[in-house]
Amino acid sequence: MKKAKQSYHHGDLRTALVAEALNLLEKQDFEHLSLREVARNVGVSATAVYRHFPSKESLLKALAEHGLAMLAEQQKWAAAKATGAAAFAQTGRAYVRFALANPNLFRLIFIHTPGRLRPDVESPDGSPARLLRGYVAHALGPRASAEQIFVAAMQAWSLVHGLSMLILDEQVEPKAAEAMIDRIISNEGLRLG
Amino acid sequence: MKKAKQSYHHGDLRTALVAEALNLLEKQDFEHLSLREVARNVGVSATAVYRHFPSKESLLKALAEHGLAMLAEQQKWAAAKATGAAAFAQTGRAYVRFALANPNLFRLIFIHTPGRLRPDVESPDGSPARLLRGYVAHALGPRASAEQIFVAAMQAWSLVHGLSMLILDEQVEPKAAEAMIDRIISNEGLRLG
DNA sequence: TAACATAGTGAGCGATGATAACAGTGTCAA
DNA sequence: TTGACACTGTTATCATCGCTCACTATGTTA
Repeated sequence: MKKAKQSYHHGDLRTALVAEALNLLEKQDFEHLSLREVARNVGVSATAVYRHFPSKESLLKALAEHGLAMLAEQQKWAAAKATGAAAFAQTGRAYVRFALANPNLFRLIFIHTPGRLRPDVESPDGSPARLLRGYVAHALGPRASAEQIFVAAMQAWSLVHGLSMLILDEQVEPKAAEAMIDRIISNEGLRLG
Repeated sequence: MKKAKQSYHHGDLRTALVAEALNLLEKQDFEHLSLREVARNVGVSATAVYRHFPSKESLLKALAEHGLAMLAEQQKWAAAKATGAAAFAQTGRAYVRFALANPNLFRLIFIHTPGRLRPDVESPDGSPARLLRGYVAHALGPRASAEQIFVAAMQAWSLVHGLSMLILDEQVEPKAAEAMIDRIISNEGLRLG
């Protein structure tokens, strides 16, 4: 890492801006994240940001990318703690826990990265979408059609995503949330008609 | 409805502001909804809004309340088209369809009405939360514990909420969404471990 | 060392949410 | 009838925001 010194040129402003924005996201809603505040905290003029990001939107997009990578990494760690179906369930738990640990970043990801996780299209290796399809395909066995895999993947994803969102939106008591995760994911509930 | 005339006093400004805001929400993201634009469209000064709402936040909260009532109403209509478990499934479909038909309002509801739908607390009669608990309790039968009902309700809710959100966030192809609703809700997928 | 691309700066524009001071309007008691 | 007063609106103003413009400082390379 280059030393910033007290020079005119920052050295690695883009990285610093992303880092500071992520830092601010731990304390405040992404709707209240301002370019000027990020720049101020990094010690640079507000307009310097525009050398690295054409708009605020593009900064947010970069943050979402970063968050997505974090999520994928944590899911991989979680999966490594078990095998087979249990490993799959672990990725689900990791998903919800990531949302709870990084609420603002989690929301940001889904508002600013359209279509990146969809299980019906090609996704980069190691992405959450790729992991999801892999696990579902494995769980359903080799005779499952692509259609079946897609539906099952969407269902599993909907479940953990919905649970995450409802907890974040305080529709579930936070202290009841952790216990809820296991119950919901282990599918104790009823079948809908 | 009182006639507005060209008088100094509007007559029913609060209602007019809510109506115009809902109207704007059909075209634009709620993050980009501005008090000034609402006031402008209603033909009143920007600060007049503050006679009826202490802050922008409180206007948004009023919109969320309104949206929640709309959702409950549509779920009741949908439920009336069937009986038993089929009726329950209809409320799920109505939920997702409401989200798709009113994306901005739907998002607003969950960001600005913390805790209003939770199935673990008392909720007003006719509210979505009340409906949900009733249906789940009925589906599980009289021997189900409150705990079981709560978990099952959260699971069903997570599923439709997650599906709604993922479709809104364009993680599912919009034209594939409608077909997906039935498959997901009828629980064709796999069970998680 | 001169030329040039890169990465910063400050001034300023239009818009926003919000506050303060003020003005028009309706009601109701004296 | 009138006049005090609460209610509901207005104008002026503030700090902040995203963004553009013209400009300056720095690093690179011919």
